[in-house]
Amino acid sequence: MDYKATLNLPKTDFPMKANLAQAEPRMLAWWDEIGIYKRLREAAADRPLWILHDGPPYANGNIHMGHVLNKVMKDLVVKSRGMLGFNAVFVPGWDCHGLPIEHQVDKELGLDVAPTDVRRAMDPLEKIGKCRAYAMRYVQIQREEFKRLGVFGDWDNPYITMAPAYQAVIAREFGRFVGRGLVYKGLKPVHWCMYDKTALAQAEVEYEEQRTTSVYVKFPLLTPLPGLPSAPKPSLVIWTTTPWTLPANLAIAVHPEEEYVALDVGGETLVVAAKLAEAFTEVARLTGARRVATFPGRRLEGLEYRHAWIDRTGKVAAAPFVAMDTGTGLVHIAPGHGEEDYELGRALGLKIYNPVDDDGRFVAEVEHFAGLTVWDANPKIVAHLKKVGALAAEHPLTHTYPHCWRCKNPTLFRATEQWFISLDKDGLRERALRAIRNDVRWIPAWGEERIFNMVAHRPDWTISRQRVWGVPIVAFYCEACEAVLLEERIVEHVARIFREGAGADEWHARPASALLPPGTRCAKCGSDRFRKETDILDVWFDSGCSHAAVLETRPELRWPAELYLEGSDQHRGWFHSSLLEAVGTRNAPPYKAVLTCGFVVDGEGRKMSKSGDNAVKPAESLAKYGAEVLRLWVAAEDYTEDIRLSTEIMDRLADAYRRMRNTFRFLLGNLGDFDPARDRQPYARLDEVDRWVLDRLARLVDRVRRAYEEYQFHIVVHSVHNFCAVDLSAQYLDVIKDRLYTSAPDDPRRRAAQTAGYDIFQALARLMAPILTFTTEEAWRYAPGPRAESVHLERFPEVPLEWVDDTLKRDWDRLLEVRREVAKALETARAQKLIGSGLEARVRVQSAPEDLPGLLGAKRELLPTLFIVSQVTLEPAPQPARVAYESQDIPGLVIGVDRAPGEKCERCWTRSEEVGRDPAHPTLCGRCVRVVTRAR
RNA sequence: GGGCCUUUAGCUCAGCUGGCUAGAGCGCGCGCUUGAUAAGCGCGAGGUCCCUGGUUCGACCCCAGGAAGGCCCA
Repeated sequence: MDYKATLNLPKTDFPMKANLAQAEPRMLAWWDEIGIYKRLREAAADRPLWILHDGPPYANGNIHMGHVLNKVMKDLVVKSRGMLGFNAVFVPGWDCHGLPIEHQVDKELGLDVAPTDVRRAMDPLEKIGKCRAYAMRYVQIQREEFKRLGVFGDWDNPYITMAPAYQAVIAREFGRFVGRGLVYKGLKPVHWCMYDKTALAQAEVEYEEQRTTSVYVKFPLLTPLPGLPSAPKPSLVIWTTTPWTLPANLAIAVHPEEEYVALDVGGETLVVAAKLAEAFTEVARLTGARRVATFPGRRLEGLEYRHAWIDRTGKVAAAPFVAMDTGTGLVHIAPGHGEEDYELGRALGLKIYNPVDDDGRFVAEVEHFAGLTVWDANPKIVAHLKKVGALAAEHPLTHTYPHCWRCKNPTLFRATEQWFISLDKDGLRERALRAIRNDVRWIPAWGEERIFNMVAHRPDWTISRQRVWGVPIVAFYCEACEAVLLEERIVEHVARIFREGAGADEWHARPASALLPPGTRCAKCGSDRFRKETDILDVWFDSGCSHAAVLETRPELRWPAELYLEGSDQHRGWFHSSLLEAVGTRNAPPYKAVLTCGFVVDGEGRKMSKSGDNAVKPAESLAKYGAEVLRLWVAAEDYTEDIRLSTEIMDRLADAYRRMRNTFRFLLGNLGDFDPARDRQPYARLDEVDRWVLDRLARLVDRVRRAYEEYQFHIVVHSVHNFCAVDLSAQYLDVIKDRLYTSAPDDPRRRAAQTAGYDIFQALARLMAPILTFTTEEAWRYAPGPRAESVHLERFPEVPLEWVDDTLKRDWDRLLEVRREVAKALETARAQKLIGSGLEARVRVQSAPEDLPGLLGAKRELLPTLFIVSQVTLEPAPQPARVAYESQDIPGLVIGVDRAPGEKCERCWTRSEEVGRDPAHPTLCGRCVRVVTRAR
């Protein structure tokens, strides 16, 4: 007869092959159908609120792997907090204003050609409309891409920074800074294109090779050198590659810690840095130069000099940024023409002097060169230096120099009027630093040091941009006397107009008079005619306001957020701007904790280039592996360092995925006839191996829950995968197959194994639900017993205390060590062709050290199933065996292997001497005979 | 050039406050099984713990210097 039909073999419709690329969209449609996000909110309505506030991605372009990492990590946090028992709300958002979008629109409109002034080229409202449409298109595109990853959130109601209400908050928040007296207008050097007549943002600058003449210039000292009162004609020698900045020289910087020398070059004394003196004398062909003195840079500080040809004096200042790699170690400082020059100039109280106009020409007050462009003036300045005897040397040089990305011409660094938020006027910097130290948890901890140093050393916040696509700086100018009108009350008034109307569009749609409160007059001259500011706010200010525009305004949210989570670049970006904004206006940080991750890099640890030669495209990975394996990738990697991505990594993860999926499948296959309400066995009635696996499961649940609490997702993946591969597949499940398959269906011992299997499935499905969002949901549908409609509506498992059994664990750790040794002994027998399957063997423990005789004796009944052999004997005195294996790892343990006596039972494949005894079932062992006859 | 960080088997990760013959899983090789089968089981081979010095009885771990890589500045 067909005994195979009397077995309980696994049976389930849960497919082995995932077919993720097809299955995932179906699952997404179902979640949409049941409104999973809404259902989750309802289910969690009375739990404690927990908010991860989404940092808005820029609404431009399709998503890349960085976005995948970002949103999936957030989803892991949100889903796991939900299953830990919180009401974890997630409102996604988008950053919509700013240069990249405006540029795209300019391109489409043909405005990106020099020399077009993009601010005046067309009606701002028309252009804004196009920018808005462009941003909206990408909000839609990215929204679908994010949803495809299985990220849950309020996708129907995201926040977007270009919404009128959001724009109104931006304006209002700006007003609060105004009210605290932190906003001021000043000069600051920016990249300037003299052909396009526009300021350039950092992103609009391209660095290209340029050939220039670098010059060594002497600036005569007016104060004698320290210790050298009679040195003849002392001069400081500076080096520059941009002679045109020399008319704006207001100081000379030295490094306070470096050594400087005075060189006697015959009738003249020149001061340069000691380290660079040799190189200098060579270039200047000063063969007879003699060192007459040495002094540290700080002794030069305060010395007075006269400009090389202009009737003006300056002083030597100490600055740590002075480098000793090129030049003379004395740096020419023009506060109107350089970033560091500007910072130093401000620190010294110097004028931010810029004698170059919008066209790149020197203004009238610059003698000899007025009216010339800086490029035309360059050689003339060199000639003039030569003429007045100030040129110590010149030599041609090729270096990288910033160029305009539109017209490809070299740019100037030139001081222009900008708006700032002061960091020190109201102690903003100090308060922010205190908040960083005291009020925020930084994960990993080094984030604190990083952002602290940034805030401690950053200059004032330049908040103005000379662009169109953004929220205006709400300031006015008196048409009669040019006085600035900037008051919180007025900004607040305008913000209200924004909120009640069409947002920031109102700024352009209305004349100044329709934006100002009625009766507004200039405080200086009494005029009632005003002009609007044309600058807009930095987009970092926009997103920095999200805590106010989103957390404070949406009823389902709360201020501050539990967590902000972004890449480590956001210490300079969103974490930073949000902190300054909130501390500046509310005196507290907008987040309780900040979690940062590294960047996606390739298999060699190198950055993913934008050009795409090593960049992996999400769409391609999705098609090949499915979102699920990408999610597994995000979870499995340790995000505190850079996150590698390569084909091998994805292939390995796909392997891990299959292993976990198959574990689910096997569990489900053996639960097909199990009804927990009817068949569940009490803990005390379980087999010892069942109790062992529940002990393992209990420890797993504990470790995984703690890992989720600490955002250690890679520990979750490793622990669960290891549990599936080792504890379950190689050990527990292999061992219980015999019991599951060969027992009578309702044998209590079979039900006991199913009870454990049921609990294991329940635990694993829930524990992995945040990561394997699709697969656990799919498997969930095949699970027996009562359950929520979606696995995501469940909580993480909590295990009974009785499952943890330290004594059992200790015994089994040891038993499993012996099991490994038995496997080696069997392998030896197999190599000698004595056996094939382990069930063909009889294992004889011929000698055992220490604790083993007692332990093995106590467990002798379960040893054959544990070792998956047909017979195990414990022998006080060694009997000869076909194979005798001496253990290396357990010294003194000797294991003999023989063919097991008797015949192979046709039904359970165990060899037994009982086979043949029952005439009705001559090919069955006694155990199977009993099962088969009772089944009749 | 500066700030912050990373570097342990082919891959992903463990290695607590210095005390192991440096571990796990996957992959790879070889076998077994054919009742988890485009599955399952076993065994095995893989490591100058980035490098160089130092501290120490003893360093993957502490200190100094360096290399490679990443983020942010300049």
